[in-house]
Amino acid sequence: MSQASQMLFGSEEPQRAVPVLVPVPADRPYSYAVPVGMAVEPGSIVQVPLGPRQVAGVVWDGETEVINPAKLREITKLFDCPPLQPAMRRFVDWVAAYTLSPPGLVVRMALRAPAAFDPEPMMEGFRFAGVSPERITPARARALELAASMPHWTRSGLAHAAGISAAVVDGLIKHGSFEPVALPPHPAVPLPDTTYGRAELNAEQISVADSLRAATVNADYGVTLLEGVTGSGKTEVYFEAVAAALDAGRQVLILLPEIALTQAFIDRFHTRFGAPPAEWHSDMPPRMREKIWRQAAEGRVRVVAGARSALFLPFRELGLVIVDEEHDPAYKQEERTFYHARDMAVVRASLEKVPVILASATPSVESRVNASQGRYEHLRLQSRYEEAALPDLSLVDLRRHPPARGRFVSPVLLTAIEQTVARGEQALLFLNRRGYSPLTLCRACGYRFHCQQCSTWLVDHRLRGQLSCHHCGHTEKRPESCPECGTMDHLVACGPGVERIAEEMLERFPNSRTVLLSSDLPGGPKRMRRELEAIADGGADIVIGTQLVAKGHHFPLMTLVGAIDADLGLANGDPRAAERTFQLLHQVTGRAGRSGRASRGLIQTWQPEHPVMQAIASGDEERFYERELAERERAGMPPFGRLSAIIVSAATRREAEDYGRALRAAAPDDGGIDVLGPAEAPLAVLRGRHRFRLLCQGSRQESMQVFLRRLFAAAPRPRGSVQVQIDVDPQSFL
DNA sequence: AGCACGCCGACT
DNA sequence: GTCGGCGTGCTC
Repeated sequence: MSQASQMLFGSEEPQRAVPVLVPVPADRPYSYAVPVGMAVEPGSIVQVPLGPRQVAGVVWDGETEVINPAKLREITKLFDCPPLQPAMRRFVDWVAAYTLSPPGLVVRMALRAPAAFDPEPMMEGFRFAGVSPERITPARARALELAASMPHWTRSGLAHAAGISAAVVDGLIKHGSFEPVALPPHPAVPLPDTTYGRAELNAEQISVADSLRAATVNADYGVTLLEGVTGSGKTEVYFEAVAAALDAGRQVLILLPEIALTQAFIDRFHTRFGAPPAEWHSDMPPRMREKIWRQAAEGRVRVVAGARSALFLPFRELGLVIVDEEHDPAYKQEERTFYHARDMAVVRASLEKVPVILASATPSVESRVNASQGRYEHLRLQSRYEEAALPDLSLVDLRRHPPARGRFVSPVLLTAIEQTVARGEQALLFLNRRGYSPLTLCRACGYRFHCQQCSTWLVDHRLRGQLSCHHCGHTEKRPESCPECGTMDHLVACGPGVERIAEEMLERFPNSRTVLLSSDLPGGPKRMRRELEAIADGGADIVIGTQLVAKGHHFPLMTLVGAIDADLGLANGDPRAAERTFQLLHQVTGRAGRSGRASRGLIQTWQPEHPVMQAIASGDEERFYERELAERERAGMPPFGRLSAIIVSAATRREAEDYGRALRAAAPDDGGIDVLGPAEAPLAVLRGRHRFRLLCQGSRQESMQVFLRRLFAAAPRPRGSVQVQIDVDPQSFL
């Protein structure tokens, strides 16, 4: 309340003040005065003055202490918008506490649709007034006949439906045959119809679908791990749980890794439910974003399929959460607020008291452990859909069958490619390395091209004529001479990237159609989609791709998959390296054999005895998971929790160092914490340095969270932005 | 996170 | 003599 109005009312009573969470890194809500006559409640979305600007915030729970009444400012406006539900507010608090980030920054993720807080404007429509105009034309007759069949119309809607021009409708409005009405805004997507395209499921699928449906109808928190090999119909099966939630009048959230948000998924959903789901991801048009946010809050949107940020949508009556490809590393957000969307989805489901389904062909080790310990229900789909058979997998020992000098494809694989192409089928060569070559060196002086900022090797991108750093994005022109000794034409590429494999295929099979797929190819997603469609239609013989070919695309003619350097990624020091490699190889070999024809997978490796290679070749996944667990146990890394990194970065380097000293003083002397300046921290994560194990003392069950809490209580966070990455399983804290 | 205030290099 | 780089501090 302003000074003037206080004098006007002459009141001695202090105004009512409420806590408001504003989207800044404050670790508690600020206090704002409630203007007389404004009815706010916890969850209300309000506009408040903050410094020089107006921001949207959320009225939070609890009482507020007004620290300095002179500073108290008034709420500017209460938005006409559904309040944030209690479960959602608890979720924000939970995520903030868990990630040790200020709640204000977490609530910001839930408010990322600025224009959505005001209601969408009503649309201008009209209805038939029962009066016919004096002059009737065929067009008018058609319009009037149609108009009477429905309660209301929009101008363009009627014109389109009647096959007449909008001018005819205008004329009828003018003559009073139609009277205007305000219509609710268009729905973002049509309502899904759960009876629309029921899939025909086999006996195994029906039994799994029944379990999922039962869990959904039960409408209480519970996690189900749905494990099904590629092509086993996982999606169709969990769609039955989606249908059950919709029939029960609840909303559904389907999380997908960003890359899997493809037209293919949308199409499958459309086929089952007669309408597409609402999409939610980072590069959506702002208008659509706002519409979906608003309609999710109002309950008008029933299903959202989205990337990890969809987790923060304000659903009104959430009934089911699905995390597809739950093992996918894209669920980890590693900037600003660090969180793992799969884990936070479990948390949200728990707070909303709804079931959650984690689906994958290759579950993460931690989910498998949760399942085996009985915290998750474990459902499996063992058989592949219809005639689709699993490919026949074998290892190619590169020591026994080495490629020719300066080449990277083994004679064994070359022969297989030749035979495949001769049969009119397709071969897929997978190599998870973009560019032409990961290292360029000078044969004259031994100089290695490296990034000035990161000291990592520069990757040769020959198609673009550039050397580029995959860590910081730095690029430079590919030089002719050595920058160290100046010698011309003595630069040599070491090791393969996909471009180099493509070159090798063009040389070896000049009459075959070779296609290169890589995320950095010119033309963007549109061109990529065209290429994928062309391949599916048989427009290529040999396809060479990075890990993007492992995800979700259906290539019916693909009967051979070759992994060029399957060991790549096993030796990079990542504690999850084996797991990641296993998942990637499993997925990419699953691309073959979906046509019912006999298919093969050949995996080139220098270490055929490695457990990952053995597991892939034998198909014995159980053994792999058991080994991986034992391995983590041996290394002192429990199956989940306490594994991984904590990266702390303060606003300035000096502050970071002061803070580091305080933290180390509070921590046991295992040196498990590293404190970095703001510029270094993200880079360090990327480079895979600074991965520390935090030794929690005591029992296995003692959580990292408890440890961190103690730590942070002992050394309060400095001002500025402190980022903490925690990579543990939140199950232990629910 | 924004945004303003404030103190040292290359320019109309 | 100024424009502007981003380091530092604040927002109820």
